[in-house]
Amino acid sequence: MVRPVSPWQVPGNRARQRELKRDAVIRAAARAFRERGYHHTSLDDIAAVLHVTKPTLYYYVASKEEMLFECFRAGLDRIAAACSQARSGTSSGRERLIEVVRSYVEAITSDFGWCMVRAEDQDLGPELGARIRQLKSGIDQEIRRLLRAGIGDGSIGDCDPKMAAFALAGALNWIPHWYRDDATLSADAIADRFIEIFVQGLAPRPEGASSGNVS
Amino acid sequence: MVRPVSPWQVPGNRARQRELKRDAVIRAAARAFRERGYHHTSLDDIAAVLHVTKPTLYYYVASKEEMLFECFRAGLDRIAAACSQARSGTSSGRERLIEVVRSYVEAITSDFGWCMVRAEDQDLGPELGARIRQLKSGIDQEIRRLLRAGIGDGSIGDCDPKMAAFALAGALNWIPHWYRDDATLSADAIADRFIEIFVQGLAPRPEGASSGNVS
Amino acid sequence: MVRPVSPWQVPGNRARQRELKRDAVIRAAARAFRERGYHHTSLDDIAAVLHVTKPTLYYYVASKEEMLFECFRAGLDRIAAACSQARSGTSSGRERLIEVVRSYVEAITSDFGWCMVRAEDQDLGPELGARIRQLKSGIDQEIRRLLRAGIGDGSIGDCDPKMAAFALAGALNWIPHWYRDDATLSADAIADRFIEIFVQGLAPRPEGASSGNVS
Amino acid sequence: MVRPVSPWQVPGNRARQRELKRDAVIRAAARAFRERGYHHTSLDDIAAVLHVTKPTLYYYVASKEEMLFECFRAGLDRIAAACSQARSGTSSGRERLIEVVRSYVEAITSDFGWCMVRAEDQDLGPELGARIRQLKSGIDQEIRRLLRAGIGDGSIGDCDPKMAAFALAGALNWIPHWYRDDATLSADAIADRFIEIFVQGLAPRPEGASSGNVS
DNA sequence: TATGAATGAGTATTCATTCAT
DNA sequence: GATGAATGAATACTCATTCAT
Repeated sequence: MVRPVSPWQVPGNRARQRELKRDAVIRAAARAFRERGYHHTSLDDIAAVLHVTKPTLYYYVASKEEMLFECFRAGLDRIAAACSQARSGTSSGRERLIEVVRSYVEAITSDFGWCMVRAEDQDLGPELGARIRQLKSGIDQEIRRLLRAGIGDGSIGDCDPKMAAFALAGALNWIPHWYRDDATLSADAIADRFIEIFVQGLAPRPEGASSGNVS
Repeated sequence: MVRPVSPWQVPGNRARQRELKRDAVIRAAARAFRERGYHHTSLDDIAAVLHVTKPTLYYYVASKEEMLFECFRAGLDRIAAACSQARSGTSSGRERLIEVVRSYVEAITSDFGWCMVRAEDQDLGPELGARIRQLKSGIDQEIRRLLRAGIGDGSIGDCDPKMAAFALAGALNWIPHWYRDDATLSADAIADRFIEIFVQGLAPRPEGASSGNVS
Repeated sequence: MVRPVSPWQVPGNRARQRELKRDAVIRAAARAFRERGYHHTSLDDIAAVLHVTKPTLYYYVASKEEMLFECFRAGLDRIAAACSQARSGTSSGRERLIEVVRSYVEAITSDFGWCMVRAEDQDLGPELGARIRQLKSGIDQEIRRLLRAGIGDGSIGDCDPKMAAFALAGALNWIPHWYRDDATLSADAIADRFIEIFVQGLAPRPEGASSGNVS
Repeated sequence: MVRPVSPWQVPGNRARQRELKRDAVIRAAARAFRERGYHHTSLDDIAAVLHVTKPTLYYYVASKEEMLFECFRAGLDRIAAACSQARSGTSSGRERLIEVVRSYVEAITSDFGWCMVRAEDQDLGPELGARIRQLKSGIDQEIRRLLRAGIGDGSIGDCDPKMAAFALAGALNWIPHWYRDDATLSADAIADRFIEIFVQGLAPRPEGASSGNVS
């Protein structure tokens, strides 16, 4: 599947073009940041990819900082959405947690995954930095909540929810580090493996134990 | 315990001073990088902490890049050492893996932890970058090897060693992200919790199952 | 009295609208220049005041430079008119000079006053810059001429006309610097005080002297 | 008399060189600002005059804004000094005022004269802008004070001190506008003429009146 | 050893201006 | 008449690095 890189080449419905173009700018930024890193990416780089000149970018985005922020958000929003959906779910804590993990992997393997985890929120000013930290914290809290719910309803064994959340989020957040160069698995496949590992643990299962049934 | 920040203030044995000072430079760099990020740290910042002028740093270090490299290495070497020790160990795969995890957590909560995981190897030139990637890869391979050993000797349940290694390393590597602001646990305590989570998994243990015994 | 800021809001006689709008553009520019300075005023600022977009301005004006030029001229023309009227006058040199001063103060306290004196003619290209310098020089020459006429007809004491013209013009041109923040006096009141000071001088008048009669 | 433009060419006493160089930077800035205007002067321009590269300027000065501020101050300080000296004087108000005028003209015909009056304090941030406005206001107040003193001791005729101060300062501040292209008179000569004009006024002196004696 | 001084290379940002619609 | 979109040119500022002393 070839995704057209630049909507500047394919004109069309004028009214919506603007929105599309802005998205293209953000996406191009996300890719460039992932490939070269935020600080090693100049606006000229991004503009070049889009076959546009640098000031044009400013027509769609206020600053480089805003680009980074939007990349952050594009990814985090998806996960946050999954979290809030999980909240209103009725199934067991474990099952709902597993759903969140699936969405998490989906989001983090996207173009924006890198930004979500590798970009320093130090690169954002206090304003935007705070908003990102808030989003991240919200996700963390929701994961802990699901863990506690699972412990409560018996679908998850006794554990320290805070540490478990850190371990789980860490494993997930680390995906962009190796996924870029080793994208042999689909997001879903990765999710399956991770769920298995985290649910069953590494210890050998006693014969006939069935609680490790994945979902 | 007050650690002297700068050896320039306490003269002594001339011969070894140099080595000490170089260490101080690296360590000061590590702290600054952790606090402000690599790109937001100027050599002036580091020099100021050491009560030294910028060109003096070059007497001990060839470049900013080298500082970063040394920070990387300071942390990775410790883990690599633990890995090679594990290799020559005789106990079960699981037990040896657990030992590696302990050393890992120890190393990653040090001043150099941040650099090991947050610094982009993109900030290193091809030369040094390659060496870092090699070190990291070696550690990854060793973890997979231990997992396979554990599966082989029955101390670890059936799992995908590659994904399990990714999950484990991810959880560990993520520690610096939250540890800085939430250093309420000792490295050993963190290691214990993580080991428990990864060994037993999150699924509720059937009554009387004992295989989750941590070490 | 509320002056409508933008004629774009009140349509009407098509033919003359254009002229009105052009004037509105110039006037809005003059105000913005006075408030923020020429270089700190962007065309967007001016457009925003008029509730119009930037390119629209170009429909009425060729360039930012032309705006400045027109502001210059709007003020200078008024003074030049007063000068040429003075030339054809028949009263004494002093009386005619005083009339010029009145018109001068009137003009310089207008919206365009700032531009007349604070705007750098360096901001105009050689073409327009030369025209402005010519206008200014003409005014200067006329003032000197009136001074010489006054000396000739005995209504003005012996003095260096060039320096006197510089002193007088300087005092007048400086008005915008303090008038903006201290507009407690009317233009006429300011003119009266200035005339008094320049005619009588600061030295104490001998008793009974009457030559200081202001107009 | 040729003033060496750049101390970079003539090394010497190391300790004081720095101070000299900083002064040279400020002075070069002042000249460039006078010739091309603040906004039309790039740091490259200034650096080129000094046969130095742009970053070198930053070794001596924090920003372009600071350059402007120092130019402002270099001139204003001289006048302020004359003012404070006048304050402690014992001669008549008129005589002390005349001394201030002499210093004023001296200062305003210097390289820094242009900055004192043509530079917009809008080009300075709120911090430095406020300090400049304060300096200017102090000078204005002192002139008014001298006028009132003169009126009190009978050396100056009855007049509105505020307006008289504005007129006098305006005439003086305007000097840079014409002095650059018409430097045929020395500062002292200009001062003499201005004093004569302001003291005696333009009205014809009655025969035998002697109060116009200049100092 | 250590430093004061200088620099080259790089980059985000602004803005007047143009043009197709 | 008016505008959305795009651009070229210009510029202040930062910083790792070097070198004479």
